[in-house]
Amino acid sequence: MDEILETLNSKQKEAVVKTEGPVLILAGPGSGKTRCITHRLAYLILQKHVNPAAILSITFTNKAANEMKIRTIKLLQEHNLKVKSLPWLGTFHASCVKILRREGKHLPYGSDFVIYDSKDQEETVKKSLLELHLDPKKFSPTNVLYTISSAKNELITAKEYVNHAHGYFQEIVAKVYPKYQSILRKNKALDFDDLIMETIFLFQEVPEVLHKYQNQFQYIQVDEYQDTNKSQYLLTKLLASNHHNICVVGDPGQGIYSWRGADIRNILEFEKDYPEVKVIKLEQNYRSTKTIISAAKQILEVNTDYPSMKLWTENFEGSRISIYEAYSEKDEALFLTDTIKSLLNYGENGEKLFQYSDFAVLYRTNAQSRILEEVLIREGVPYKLLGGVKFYERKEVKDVLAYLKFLANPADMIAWERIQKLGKRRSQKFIDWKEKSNLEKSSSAEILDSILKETGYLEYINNGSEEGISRVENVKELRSVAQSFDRLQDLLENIALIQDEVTPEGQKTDDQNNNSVVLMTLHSAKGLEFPIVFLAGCEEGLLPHSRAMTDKHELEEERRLCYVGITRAKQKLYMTYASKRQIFGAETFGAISRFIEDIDKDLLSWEQ
DNA sequence: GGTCACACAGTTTTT
DNA sequence: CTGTGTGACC
Repeated sequence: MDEILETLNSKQKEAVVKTEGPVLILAGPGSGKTRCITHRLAYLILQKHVNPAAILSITFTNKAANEMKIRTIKLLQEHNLKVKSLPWLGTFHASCVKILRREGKHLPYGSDFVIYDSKDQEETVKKSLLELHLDPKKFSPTNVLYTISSAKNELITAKEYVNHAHGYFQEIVAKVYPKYQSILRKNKALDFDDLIMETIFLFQEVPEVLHKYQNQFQYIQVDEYQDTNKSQYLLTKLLASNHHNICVVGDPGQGIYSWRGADIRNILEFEKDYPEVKVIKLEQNYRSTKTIISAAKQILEVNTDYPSMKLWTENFEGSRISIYEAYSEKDEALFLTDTIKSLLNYGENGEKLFQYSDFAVLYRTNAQSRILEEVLIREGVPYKLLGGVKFYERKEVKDVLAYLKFLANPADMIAWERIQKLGKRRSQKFIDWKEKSNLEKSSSAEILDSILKETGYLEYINNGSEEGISRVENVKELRSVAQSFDRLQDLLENIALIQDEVTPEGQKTDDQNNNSVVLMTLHSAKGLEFPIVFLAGCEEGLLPHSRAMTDKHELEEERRLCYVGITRAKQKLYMTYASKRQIFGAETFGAISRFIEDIDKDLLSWEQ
């Protein structure tokens, strides 16, 4: 039975078998964290005979949740256990929605609420401003929303906010927040922050509900704990307050989300909350070369906010980190394209060593991807762009979703207003159709088809231009998503919470999908690894970003971001910077990033 | 009701 | 530079 522990190192084993009481796993990059958590789940079920339904395992992204699900199932199967059920495995938001929907009878808005995404939220803020006769140009909805969201993350309600408001802007927000909240409720909508906040309030106001879930979840696991905000922290604390079987995993050195409310103190002070805590440090790295680990540590060790981990590895020394000073951003793109091509053809001994999918290009801002794409296309290098403008945020997708959302929830005035903006005649046709059709019997794809047909929406967006054609493509893509969800409600819930990666250009061939260079921001690279990594734009002003250079804590976060980027690389790391770069159309000159200068010179080799 | 031109903003991003 | 959104004008 102990064979489940066989493939683990001693620290990992310790973390797996310590199932009772609070555990804090500090896991450096590449230290086998996911492996550790999935084994722990399997160990609980196989060895401790814990009912899977009694385990709550929380991750930050759906991607992580999925991966964990797959790996856990595989592990259980390997040990010949047929699983009747799996642990609750999902994001904070998905878990809270599940609870709220179940407990609808305790909620004033019931179980059938809709979930507003950030665009919907912004619309709602704008509407609130207008109703209060405030000018959205003076008080940017983005900023107001950001302030409200921060308040919600701190569990400050609309009523209380006025007592926390400092300064003119926040006093304005103190007026908008209650309005915003009342519009949400009128529309039977919750925003993302509400999902967590409302669950906590439910727990606090209806103790028997809290007790129910405290009893159900005998074991709680939270991943990426350094990225939790106050409400998420409180939620787990409430659930674990009886049995204290809470295992949190994280790495303060990889905290890169403070700008959206993550509070690194949650992990740093975990020991204060649970004095009996067992702390386990996973510091052996299995991913990268000694050179890469040394460089990463040297960059991170400059930080003083809290102690860094003592990462080490038994891996090879590896080659030096290549630094390239480009003349311009175009030159930078050419350099890395050429490098990819040359490594593709000849390894060091002349044989073909790498394929496209072994390379990743990481950068600080999405805007940097444009020139990279341009050059990669021209040079015929297949690439996959992760992130960028989100599929579900595109105008045409939001439009079609507005029709669907309004059908599912006629109280949703934000959706209705969006529909009206698409033309009076079109909305009238839509309403007429809605009256006479039987929606109960139709699948979501059928409903979508009818709407497109009745309103002539496709003709409306397709003006024959390249733009128009790609918009039609996107709507078709949405239709193919709809096909996998028969019930309209299921489709909408999935879109609101999961927001799976959808490739707007439609189905790509397997070859393109699986064998391409990957382009993404440093933020979205967390958790991934690649044999060869290019860190582009290592310039003062970009990495660290100019907006973060004046504040010590923000600067430390930039450093962690750089650390995250470097530790994605398994074999070889390139760091490039451009002495001249176009930013917002203007030519700017940037100096080499201080992060490169923090690395020992004997770990670096300068290209050309 | 729809189109076109101008203004304007513009880290990071998950849910 | 470039995508988005608003408002004036047909």
